[in-house]
Amino acid sequence: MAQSDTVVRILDTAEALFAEKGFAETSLRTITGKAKVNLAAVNYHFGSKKALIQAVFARYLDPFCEQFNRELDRLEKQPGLTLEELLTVLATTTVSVPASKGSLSVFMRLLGLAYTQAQGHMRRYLQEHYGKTFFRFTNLLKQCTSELPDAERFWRIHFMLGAVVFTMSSLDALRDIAASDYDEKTRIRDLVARLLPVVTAAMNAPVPEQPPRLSEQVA
Amino acid sequence: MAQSDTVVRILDTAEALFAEKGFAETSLRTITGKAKVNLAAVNYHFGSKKALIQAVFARYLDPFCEQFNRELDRLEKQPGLTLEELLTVLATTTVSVPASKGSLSVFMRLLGLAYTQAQGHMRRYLQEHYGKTFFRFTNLLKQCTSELPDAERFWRIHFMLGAVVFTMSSLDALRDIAASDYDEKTRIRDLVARLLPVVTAAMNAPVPEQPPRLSEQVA
DNA sequence: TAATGTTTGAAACAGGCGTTTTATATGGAG
DNA sequence: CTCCATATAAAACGCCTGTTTCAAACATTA
Repeated sequence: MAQSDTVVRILDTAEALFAEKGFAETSLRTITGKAKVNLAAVNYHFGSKKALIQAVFARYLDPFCEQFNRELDRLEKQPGLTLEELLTVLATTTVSVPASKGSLSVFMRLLGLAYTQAQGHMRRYLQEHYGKTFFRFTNLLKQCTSELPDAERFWRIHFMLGAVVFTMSSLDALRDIAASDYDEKTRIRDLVARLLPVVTAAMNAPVPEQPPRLSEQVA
Repeated sequence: MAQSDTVVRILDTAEALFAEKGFAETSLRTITGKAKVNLAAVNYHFGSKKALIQAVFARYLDPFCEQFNRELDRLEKQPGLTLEELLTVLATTTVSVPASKGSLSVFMRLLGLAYTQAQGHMRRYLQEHYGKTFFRFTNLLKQCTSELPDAERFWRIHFMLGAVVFTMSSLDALRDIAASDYDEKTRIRDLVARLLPVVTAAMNAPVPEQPPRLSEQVA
């Protein structure tokens, strides 16, 4: 067998370690040690550590975008698309696609890391490779929330993106607290279901009359 | 003058660099070089890099918590406290307190970093030092949203925490986009004002009848 | 002024990092 | 079988990291 399972073993191990400790905090020696492959294998198969990080993301995002683009094809033809429908499609696609590979929570954590840390190459990579799909989505979202001023919608999208990524990315820690306090075994699907009404309500929140200024509200 | 401005110079520089590049990505040599102090000064004055990171946070959080605890004293005596009032107090305290020091956006970015990366010592530190204040706040929040099941409120708190921290922490990048697309010069105060109705609506979103499960919603 | 405790400065330390190199296997094609 | 491209292995490279050391400078108190 040419191209043995070395590549897959590296990807699996790197993915887990990145999610657990972050990118900079995870060394190639730790990865290759745990994956039981030679240290040089990463540079041989991927070229560099940066490229390995991108490969870890691509393994998740490529199948997701493929599927999500198909859904978008359908939705773009649908005339009376509602916000709930659009968000539900996004949620179900997110939940259903990566079931074959590792867990969704791992990927969400990676996404959160990519957003906050390593703002350089990773953000550029995500923008270049998946920006078009994101643009199609926001276009539909605009259609569903036509009463919203563009700037307001822009910020709300990022509020909700934050809610999702942030919660998911610290899911493990939060799940422990929730389990001990409310003896609830929250699976990621349950969390997505909890998010849906919240995000919908947030997007539909009343818009302040004029460019808001906090000091005026208190006076 | 004993205890010259070396400590302050280190804190200022470290704060800015941490916010810009992250904790692991910022070396003591970069900090001390830019601050024009000796390399050994960090270990002399703070003990270690970890302690320096915590000191950067403490400089923001200690005054904030002091002020916020005073507000909580007042609110806990107030009988008919509403969600809007509670959130407004939180928002105004957040905005008003750190005005003397560096900018609020820097601190928000630090908070986002602390939450996602360096999950070990930093999370423990924040919990130990500021957990009590956070607990007082959540207690009032429970009082304001009494119709919400505990578990639901728990998750919604973290959704909203995510929305705030996440947006603030990537504010610089987002502000550039917003400025070019909607020629809007968003200050952090405006953003907080935008957040208020969104967070309120999100907390008040309808609660699914039973422990939600996404698959059932689609079927 | 002399002595003392505190702060700086310059250099070195030990160790980890990503990456490269060189050599050795491995496995299928001519 | 021989050849050749591909893959693994072990070692070394140069660099950068946080931390420590020790002497010099400083400010403070007696």
